[in-house]
Amino acid sequence: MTQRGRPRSFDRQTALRQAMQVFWALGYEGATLNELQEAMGGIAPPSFYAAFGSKEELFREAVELYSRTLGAPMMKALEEGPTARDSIQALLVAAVEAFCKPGLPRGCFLVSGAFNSVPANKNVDDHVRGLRVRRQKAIQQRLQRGVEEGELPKNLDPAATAVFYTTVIDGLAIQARDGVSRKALNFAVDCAMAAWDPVVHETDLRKPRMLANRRE
Amino acid sequence: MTQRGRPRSFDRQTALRQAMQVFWALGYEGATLNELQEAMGGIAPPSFYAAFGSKEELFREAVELYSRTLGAPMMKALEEGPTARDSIQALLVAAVEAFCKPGLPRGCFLVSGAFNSVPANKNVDDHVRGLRVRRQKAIQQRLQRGVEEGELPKNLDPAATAVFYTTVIDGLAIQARDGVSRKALNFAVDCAMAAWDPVVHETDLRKPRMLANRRE
DNA sequence: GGTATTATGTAGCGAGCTCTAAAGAATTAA
DNA sequence: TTAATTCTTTAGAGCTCGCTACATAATACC
Repeated sequence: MTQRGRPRSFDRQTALRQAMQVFWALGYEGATLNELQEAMGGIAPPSFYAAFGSKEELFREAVELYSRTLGAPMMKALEEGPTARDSIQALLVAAVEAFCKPGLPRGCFLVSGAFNSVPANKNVDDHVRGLRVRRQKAIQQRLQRGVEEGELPKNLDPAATAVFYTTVIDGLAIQARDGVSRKALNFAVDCAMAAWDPVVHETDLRKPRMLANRRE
Repeated sequence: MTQRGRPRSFDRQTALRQAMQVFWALGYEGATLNELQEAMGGIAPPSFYAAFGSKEELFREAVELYSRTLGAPMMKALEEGPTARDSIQALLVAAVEAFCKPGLPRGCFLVSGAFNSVPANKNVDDHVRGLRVRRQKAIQQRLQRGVEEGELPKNLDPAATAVFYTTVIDGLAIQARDGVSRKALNFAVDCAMAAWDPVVHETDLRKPRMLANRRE
């Protein structure tokens, strides 16, 4: 059973990739349908809506595409490192890599794409915030694994430590967006990793036990 | 010569404070004139424009108010610390303080207020970006002073090191916005300061010399 | 009181936004 | 060839946005 009806005049995947870059560069609200349609090959509104449903659905697809492509190396680095330290370091290096890729917008889609949107777009905001939180939880779990495998001290607080490295990642996203050079960002990664030994082993950093609870 | 004409029915300073909080919480674009006027005591558009000129002018006044009040302790801490280390630490602590103040929006005005706005509001975006950069330059100058006073090694790179601590501040702003507890943020500050000694004294972190140049 | 001055209240303009209705064009199935 | 299906083109509806025109109300100066 082949495709019936008039064939589409543009490639859906290509159009989605273009849309992702527009969302990434301009944010959900900054990316108007005009600009999106322009970047997607000059398609007209009905074609757009027939193919993607709505601006919000397109954005969610773009987020997923970002995670599958640009975001994947970060998670891969985090999970496949031989030690917790290697994993975190590789994660940060991969983050700088993703945030500074030539030919793509600077910064992190999960920050630039939607942060502090208008109340009408709270759905979109919460969606990417959820993914930022998931990234933090992944770091936390990697640290937890390090504790369970005996690599890290039992009294290390994986949640609080994950907050620190998430802070660095989010900060790198903004710095990259603000135009800081890749070299300077990699130096910042080195700085963050220089904290590893004190953070992991110095006891006075871990007492009292700091839970990464929210809202006090 | 006293005030002629019909007197204003609202207090300008109070209205500005309210507006600052709306901008802080919702961002420049998220804060519609409706919401601003509502928060400013239910004033009508002509009163609004007579008093503040335009939405953008009001925003700039709000930014200045933020810097004068919430932002001042950060710069004060940075400049008045007896050592560079004390200054940076106090800056980070003051940042967490400002980003988590009860009764005020969470996060940093200079990040939440305008980041990745629509192209039409690029002016506003650039304005707060400029202030973020200025904050980074202030850190850089404090480190430079530490070098000149002999507290820090001569081969320390103030620009690159300032990028690291700016990264932490920007990251804290996002984390605070995402609801992370003040305790967890303070722990992240401890982590960042745990990197101080290695960053300042370990030579392999400083070779090759990393300039905080922009765009590669 | 009369007048100039300044603020307020009501109403609405023009622009831009997301999204849709209706008719025509290109393809497959019968 | 005809019908069914699917996309494209053109036009614009409905909404919200920042902002303003105009008449009215409240104050200070003379």
